Amino acid sequence: MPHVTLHDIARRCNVSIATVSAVVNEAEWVSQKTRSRVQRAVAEMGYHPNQYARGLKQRQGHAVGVIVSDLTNPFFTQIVRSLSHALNAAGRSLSLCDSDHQHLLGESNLRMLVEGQIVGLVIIGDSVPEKALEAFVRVRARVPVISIEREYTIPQVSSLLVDSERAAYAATRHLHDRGCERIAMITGPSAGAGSATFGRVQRHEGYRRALADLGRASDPRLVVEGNFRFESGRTAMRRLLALDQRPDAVFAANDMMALGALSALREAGLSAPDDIALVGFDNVPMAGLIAPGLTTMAMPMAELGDEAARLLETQLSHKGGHEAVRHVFSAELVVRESSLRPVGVLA
Amino acid sequence: MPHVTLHDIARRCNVSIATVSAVVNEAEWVSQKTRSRVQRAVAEMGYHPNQYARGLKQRQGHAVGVIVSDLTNPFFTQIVRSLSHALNAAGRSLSLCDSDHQHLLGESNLRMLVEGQIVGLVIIGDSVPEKALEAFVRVRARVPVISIEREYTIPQVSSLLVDSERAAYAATRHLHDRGCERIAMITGPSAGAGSATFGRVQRHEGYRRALADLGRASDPRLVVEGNFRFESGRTAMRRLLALDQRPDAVFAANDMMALGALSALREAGLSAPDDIALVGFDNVPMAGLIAPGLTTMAMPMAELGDEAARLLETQLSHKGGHEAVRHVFSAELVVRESSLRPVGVLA
DNA sequence: TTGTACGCGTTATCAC
DNA sequence: GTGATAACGCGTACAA
Repeated sequence: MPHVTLHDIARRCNVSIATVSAVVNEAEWVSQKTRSRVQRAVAEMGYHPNQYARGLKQRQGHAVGVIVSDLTNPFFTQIVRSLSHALNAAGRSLSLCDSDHQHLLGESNLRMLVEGQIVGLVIIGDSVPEKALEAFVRVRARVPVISIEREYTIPQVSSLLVDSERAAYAATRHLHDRGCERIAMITGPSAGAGSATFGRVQRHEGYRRALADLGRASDPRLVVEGNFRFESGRTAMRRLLALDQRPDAVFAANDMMALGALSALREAGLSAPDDIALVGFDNVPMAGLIAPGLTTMAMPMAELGDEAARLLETQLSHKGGHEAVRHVFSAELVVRESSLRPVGVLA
Repeated sequence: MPHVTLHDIARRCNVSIATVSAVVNEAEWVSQKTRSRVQRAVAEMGYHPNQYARGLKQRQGHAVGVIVSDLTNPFFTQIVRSLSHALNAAGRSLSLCDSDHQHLLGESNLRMLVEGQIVGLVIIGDSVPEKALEAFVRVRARVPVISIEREYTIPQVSSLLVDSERAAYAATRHLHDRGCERIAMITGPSAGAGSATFGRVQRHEGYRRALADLGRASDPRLVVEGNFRFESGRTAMRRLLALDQRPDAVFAANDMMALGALSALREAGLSAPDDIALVGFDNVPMAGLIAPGLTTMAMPMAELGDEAARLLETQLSHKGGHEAVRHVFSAELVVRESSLRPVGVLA
């Protein structure tokens, strides 16, 4: 029995569709008797409201669009996961797009979501270029947009950020406290996908400020650019190892690059922390599973997802409201083996 | 200018909505002149067809539901990712649900997707109980359902599987060829979430058949049950290490458990492959990044996702067709360090 | 407390 | 080639 509609069950119960609709939407005014009669019919005939008709009528959808720049990066995965749970619990569905590090793809994702009549949009990482998002908020002014780990200059867009500057400062200090003298950094990309990420600049800044506070000139040769992916961390570390005076510590702007660096280290017959101390950023699950355990700055991933969902509902309930929010979380240092330098061994 | 509709641009161009609709849907019969005029207006006013109205009219949605049992498991993530790309390329959106290893949640996900009027359903892993899915296909008989790595007895449901029996056989043989005498196995769960997974039984079977072919009695104490998650692999390995006669090789039914086992190994001051050779299953990206690299059976994750998308379109195009498909892929042995036993050292 | 009738934005079927 | 117009299934004034 395909396509059971309001009419079908109205006829079955000898009531009007208005009554049925009221029962389904839990309106107060239906008598207890008719209510239960209708409810039984609904269950028996397997009726489900047609979301398309509903969405058409209410000029509002039920799906939240989520664009993520790389789903295989565990950092993003964790966020998507907590988003999925929170959203589903709120009765919404999650329209997922993986932009695969490509702005072009992110743009087309956005176009698709526009047509899909999403009720809210969450952008994770550097997936959508500023211009494209600007066009979106022009067309869909009422749709709340929340950006995680990237900040837009568009006033309607809320952002959920992490204070990476302070965290990077802490990471660098930690390496110094462990007795490291030549602390290198593998940064995020200065151009292309990922470059607009909030943490990218911030992490570099925190590193610089820490070195400055410690009275160290920051040696430009010790700063190598990566692109947040494993392979680039490996390449960067190879370059650092080729220096005539190689570093005794490396701070990578994210865990994936730190893991790449670790692999280059092993490839060269060296090890962390004995030869080079290593600190990452994100605290992806893998960081605690490898040997040596990766010291890293723990990003509050679940919180980011939960807060995004919460914020969405808030903005959705304030019918008229465009009050964009800027919320800054903080990251905590998690010390594992990769930075546990035997103290007193150094020059 | 919110909510640009067919009417708006029809009025602007002094044509009827029918004409505009025809242009948008690339019908043949519109004159070149009006066509371009309309197209320009569409672009200028930023018109997008309302998918809800479209869905209502055509009695068909644009979203494909995807239920995955654990998005943080990289094996599943990879599949979702390739699905996302394929689906988006086909102009469809992906409604994601993470069932978090809980059938109950999977069921409610399913209910939500039913109401969301999805046009197809992909189930990855052991997320949805048989009964719930049966109810689904009854209500939504025209919706193609594709199950990955789990088989249902429901005739309308297609399945994409991997021949884990053969793969497990190969893995076990590999360990034997490397000179291992006491080959233990960490299996998937015999009850609860994950137990209905296709590979769960198969992998155990392959292991048993290999031992039998080698003329070994399979020692029941060497078979420990896990639940496919990291922690259970760790626990299982601890139990194996506590045996009076401990194994010299362990075959884990998936990589996450193998990694857990590895961690227990280290915890005990032992190492792979020197003390115990280790083989996993899946070939998650992490397997190649850790030290020692994890020998494992490589699952064709991208192929699974792509094939699911392709199959979906096929089934969708055959308007009347319920021809469920059963497609079996194969997994390939990837040898890394964790099983590279120094030959000739053994009893 | 319940029923009637209209409109949401599209597509599809006809007349013109 | 083009334009009216009727559905699609639902929510909701408003009437009863």
